Amino acid sequence: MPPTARERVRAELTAEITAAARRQLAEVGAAALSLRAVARELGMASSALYRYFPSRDDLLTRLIIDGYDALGAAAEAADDPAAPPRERWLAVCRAVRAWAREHPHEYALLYGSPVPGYAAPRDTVPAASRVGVALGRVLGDAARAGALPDTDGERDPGLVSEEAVAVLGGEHPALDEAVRVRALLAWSALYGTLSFELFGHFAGSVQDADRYFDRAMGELAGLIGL
Amino acid sequence: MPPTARERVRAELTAEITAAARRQLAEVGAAALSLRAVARELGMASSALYRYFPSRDDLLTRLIIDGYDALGAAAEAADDPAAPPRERWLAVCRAVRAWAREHPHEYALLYGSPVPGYAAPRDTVPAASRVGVALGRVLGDAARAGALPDTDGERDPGLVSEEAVAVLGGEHPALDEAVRVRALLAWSALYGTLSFELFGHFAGSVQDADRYFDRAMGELAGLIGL
DNA sequence: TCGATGTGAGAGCAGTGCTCTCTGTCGAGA
DNA sequence: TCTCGACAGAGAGCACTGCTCTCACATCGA
Repeated sequence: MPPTARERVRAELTAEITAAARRQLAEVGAAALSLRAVARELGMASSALYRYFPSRDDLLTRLIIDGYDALGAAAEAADDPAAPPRERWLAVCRAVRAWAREHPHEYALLYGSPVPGYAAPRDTVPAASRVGVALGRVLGDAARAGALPDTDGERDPGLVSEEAVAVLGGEHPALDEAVRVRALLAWSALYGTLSFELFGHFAGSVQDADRYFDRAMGELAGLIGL
Repeated sequence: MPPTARERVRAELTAEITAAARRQLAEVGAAALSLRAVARELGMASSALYRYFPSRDDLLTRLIIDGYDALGAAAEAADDPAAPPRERWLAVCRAVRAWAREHPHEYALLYGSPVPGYAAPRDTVPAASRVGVALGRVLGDAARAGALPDTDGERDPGLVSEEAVAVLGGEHPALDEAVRVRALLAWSALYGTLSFELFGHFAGSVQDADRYFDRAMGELAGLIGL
């Protein structure tokens, strides 16, 4: 059956709340996100918000999932399956960086310190893995196309879990443990680089952030074998 | 002249405050660190704390500097100048990880999302660079000992700043732009790996965190040429 | 000894997340 | 068509936060 009028207006208001919260998030950051301020912006009593989100943490969860989804969508959109693997890897990395620079507070919410007393619920996992899946697709396609150089078949099983294997390109002879570990390392290095840039840890070390990022991601591509 | 009795008791109480704050930090995290709770623990009025720290942010700054110093000291203590470069690199990385795992909240305070509305003052910079300096010493010693393989002398000046060059081993023919960029990348990759581990982003991907970390840091050492 | 300085306490302000109660409205079933 | 129950919003209130101000007291140097 179609949604009733009440359900429609409820969905609308829910969307308005998350939109206002996202706006506030971009302005003051997650830690300073205030339910009352959101209510003020919408011209309603703070207590009324609790009809839509049982707690501030639930509102944060909504924002986290939305953030992961937006970031994942940006990464997927930047991936051109027809391009050479190395270019695909660089394109996805650049897209992640572009999104992070456009939404620094959301990035911090996703990849910065966890909010104390708040544990991300299971619902966030699928959205959170989208970027990893996108990178894994590049890896898997490269392996299937024979674009990954043969390794010495190094074996060190038990380092990377089954789930990660599935994400990181699936089973393929060219994707041995060594390649997967490097891919995982490159993945976290991407976020290490971004965090350092956005959180100001490069301080004066890096002159031209754009060029440094491209060089760094190129090094990582080389490390994986792309 | 010797410190007066007043100065002595003042210094003592200041130390007690930071100790209580650090204890609270370890329990509830930076975002939930409450001045009033610290005061309660010390059995004094919250307003009295403001005689010692003009604001909560100043107390946080103190904790941040102390944290950087403790982390830096751990890194320096783990470095044995007589060991081979690769072992030195791994030892420092392991020490950083060990400290981070023992003080996750402090690590999050140092390398997680910046506290909104709070800009780290200049005073934190020297303490913050200690780990970088320790890693840079390993790199410089390796270069001077001829332990770094010759690169193709790739030149891409302007990527890494003068200050970073000074930290990353100083001037040496074996330390060209390529090596420095890789060192910087490895440095941020170390923190990317730690953040992923501590903030739970590896989720189910990594089975044995200890072994994975060693492998990953080994890959980074190889990337630099150690 | 006296005045300047440092110190702590208490009250109070504006803000927070959250709960509870009360009122009004809307819509589906009798 | 009427009624009753589910739902939505408002307001007051609780316990908490960082921070400021004033007031009383202790200490210490001239």
